[in-house]
Amino acid sequence: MKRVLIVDDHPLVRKGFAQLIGDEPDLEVCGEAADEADALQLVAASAPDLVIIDLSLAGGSGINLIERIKAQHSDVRMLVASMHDEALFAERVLAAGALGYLNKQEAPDNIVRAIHRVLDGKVYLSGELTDRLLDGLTGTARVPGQSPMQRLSNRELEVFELIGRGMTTGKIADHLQLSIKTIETHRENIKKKLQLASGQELTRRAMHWVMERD
Amino acid sequence: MKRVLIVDDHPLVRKGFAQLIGDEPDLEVCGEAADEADALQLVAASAPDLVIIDLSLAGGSGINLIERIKAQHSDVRMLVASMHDEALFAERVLAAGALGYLNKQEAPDNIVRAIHRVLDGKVYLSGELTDRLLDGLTGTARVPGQSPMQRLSNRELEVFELIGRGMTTGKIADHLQLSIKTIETHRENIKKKLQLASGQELTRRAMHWVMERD
DNA sequence: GACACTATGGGGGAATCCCCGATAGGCCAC
DNA sequence: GTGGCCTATCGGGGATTCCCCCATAGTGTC
Repeated sequence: MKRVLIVDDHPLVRKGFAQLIGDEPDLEVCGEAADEADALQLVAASAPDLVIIDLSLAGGSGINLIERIKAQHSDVRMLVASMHDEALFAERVLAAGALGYLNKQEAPDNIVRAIHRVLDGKVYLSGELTDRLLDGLTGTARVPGQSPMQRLSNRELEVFELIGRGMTTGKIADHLQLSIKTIETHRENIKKKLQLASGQELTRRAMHWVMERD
Repeated sequence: MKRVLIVDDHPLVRKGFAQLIGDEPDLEVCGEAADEADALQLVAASAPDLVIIDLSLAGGSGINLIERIKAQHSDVRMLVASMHDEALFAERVLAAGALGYLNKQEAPDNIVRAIHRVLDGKVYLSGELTDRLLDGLTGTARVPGQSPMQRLSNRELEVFELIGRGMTTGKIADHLQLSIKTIETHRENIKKKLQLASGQELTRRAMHWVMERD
């Protein structure tokens, strides 16, 4: 009988998880938490096998919680449930110590499968995200241990930051005294390295990155 | 025995609602829908007393669904459940024909109370929101003192959110079954109302809003 | 009825995105 | 020391989007 702790600030979602888990013969809910403080306390108190963590917790990013649980209880498996854009968070979540990234929109069957996979110590990622991350891993295989961001050259990082600050291609070209075409090429190369599908995604990622490092 | 239809694109949330309703002696779930089309069909087929509607439905703004149900089945009560900013949506939701606005973060007790109130034909609004709306009605109200975001029309708000989720103009047009030109016009009007200088800024603002509001 | 707002679109030129290149320098390996 | 590989810099060209005009129809409001 595996014990599961649910961390989510929506009572309804907790109820949903609880019922889903209760229906499984080999799983049981050992606790529920609505915020980071309660979660840490319950992890220590109830010694769960698995913690399901919502990313958008009020007061604490969720990722923070993952890191703290990982630091204090390295044997506890963690599965992240989110309704956010996967491409934006999945990597950070895995880097922080979680074993799975699950979208709440997914079917209950997939959720149960994700829980079992993570309990077995395996990684779970939903859908096409798997392919993208795997592609990224094979690409970086030559320089293992590096995050995709670290693969950016200095120039690319410079352009990336300016994108994140809201500059258009033309403005960046002007600012760096370069041809627009050069900036376009840098954009393309950044997109390749970060596994981004469109310019919109590049803008999103860049803005998000800039917001975090301020 | 009152019959309740649940419309939400998150299976987990539907499960949570279903259990909550199942625990009440005078309520029963008569159906679940994940999108607008299914919802309309089930309203016609199962003749529920109450429909619980999630605002952030994929494919349709939720407000649209409210209006269509109101037009076709004016006797059906509707309660909106959302995790969005209340101040921004509550008025729109009530104007569209729903009787209640409920935040998903609320305690299960409040959710049950809201369901019963709306079934009785009374208005339910969560917490301090009530006071604010009442102030608005009685007081000077009218239009001044509104935030720029509140000046957006329903359609514009819908487009704004899709921009924030990373959709391109073409994707949005396809998603809403509209011409690209229409989306472009909406973008321009949103920019005017929010006093944004460029499309980049619009993307930036929309993305920021989408991430900050839940 | 005059006026404002909303939703839906079109025209057209500028800017951009996105895929194809090219050139030149640096670095590293065999 | 030549043949890759990466980096940085540009170009062509078509597709797409941006950004300014505009029009129509419906819905309110005074």
